[in-house]
Amino acid sequence: MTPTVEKTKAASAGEVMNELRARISRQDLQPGQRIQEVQVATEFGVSRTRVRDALGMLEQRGLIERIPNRGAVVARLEPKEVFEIFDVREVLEGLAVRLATLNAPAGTWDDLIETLGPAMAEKIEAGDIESYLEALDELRERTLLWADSAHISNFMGLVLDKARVIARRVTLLPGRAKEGRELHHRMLLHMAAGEAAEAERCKRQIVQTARTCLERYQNLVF
Amino acid sequence: MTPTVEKTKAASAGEVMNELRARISRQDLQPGQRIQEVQVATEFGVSRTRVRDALGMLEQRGLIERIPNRGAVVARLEPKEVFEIFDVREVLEGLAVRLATLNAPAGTWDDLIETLGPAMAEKIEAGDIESYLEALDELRERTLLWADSAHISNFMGLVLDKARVIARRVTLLPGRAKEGRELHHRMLLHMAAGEAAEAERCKRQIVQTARTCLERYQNLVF
DNA sequence: CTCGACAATATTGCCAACAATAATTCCACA
DNA sequence: TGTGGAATTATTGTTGGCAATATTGTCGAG
Repeated sequence: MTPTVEKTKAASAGEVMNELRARISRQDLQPGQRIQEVQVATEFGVSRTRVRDALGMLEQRGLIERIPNRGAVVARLEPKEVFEIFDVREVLEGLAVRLATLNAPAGTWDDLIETLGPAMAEKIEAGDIESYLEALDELRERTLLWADSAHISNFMGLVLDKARVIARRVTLLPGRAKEGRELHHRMLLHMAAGEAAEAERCKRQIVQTARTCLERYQNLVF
Repeated sequence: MTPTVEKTKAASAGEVMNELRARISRQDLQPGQRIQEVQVATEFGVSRTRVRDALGMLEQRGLIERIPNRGAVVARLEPKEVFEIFDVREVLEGLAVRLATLNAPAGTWDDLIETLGPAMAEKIEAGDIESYLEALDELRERTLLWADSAHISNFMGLVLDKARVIARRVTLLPGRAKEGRELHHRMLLHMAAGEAAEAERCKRQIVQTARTCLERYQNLVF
């Protein structure tokens, strides 16, 4: 191992990228905000080149825009884009659910069926949206795990970076959490029963209704 | 091409990336082959930094792998990956076809229906696969145009980089071109009739049958 | 007081040299 | 003659500085 002279391990370009990615997803960095290379470099204690690489990755992912000699700004999500993302999510998540249903062994979804059952309905009624969102994250993660497709995971990662902030807002719209929980619960029952096509249809319906919900309250969100 | 020392406008990192991308798609650069930074830099007449940026983009797109202090090699497509890509293509292209059917004005597909009609069947019978592949490219391009979704185009671009070489080989398998033409022709008729759901189903069937075809002749391709 | 041109400043883009590391070669020795 | 290992070589990774360009501030004319 390295001798006692402990140099605090410098973050790699990927780590810097992930941190910035998380901040953008959390809207710690708001759309339109500038990202200055030297500022990030000093904060993370890395060279400007690393930051530059990280910004390049974020640009590829569509999370920032780079204007020549002007620098990087957090990408703004146009309404049109939001609906495009819903379309992609619909088919991709549907695919993931179908594959996961086919691949996962019996009992895989039991705890989630319990978690998203009547107990969660009461929590939602009581205004505890966070628990619900956490359960959805767990469900999504496990779905991707059992879908067992590096490419789907990759694409979903790209989509989710942009979709997460929207999904959160949609869930906060009146009645959406209640409706979403019911649909997810039904989907999970299909998944547990191994009915892949039905489960996929459910997932697509979930995204579609979320989209409809957003269309109705569009003015509230933007 | 002017090899003189004139101030020929140097290629940007994006242009270098696109050229390398095309070469990988065409298998001009074969899987496993090393890509040396200086070699590319001298060939394109750009600095190594530019090449480095381009390689970074290609890595993000999953077209190359970078091993620390060893350099970049063209990514190898594992059989498992190939089928993953078919799955993603199925739902994404299906989505694109559905949206394009809804958005495109009447008459948009007439020339393609003609092109992929009996005349093309005869060409295929005569072994002219290139014309068929070109027509498919045109169809795909126009579909993405009318799908009118930057995100779908983006994702399809990512998928196609990896899928193109496979699609080509599948088309060369015995009977596949004939079958594919018929299916595409039928799909186009649905698109022209504005039957979006039917067209989407057709497209998904096309990808599914291609996948089946590949499964059968797997040993021929790899 | 407002507007436009011009200088000052700050920030990104680019490059060349340097350091670090893996692959290769060559030689001593069993 | 085959093998272990050290020196050599080739290639990538990193850093700092310089050039190019947009933004900001300033001044003067109308």
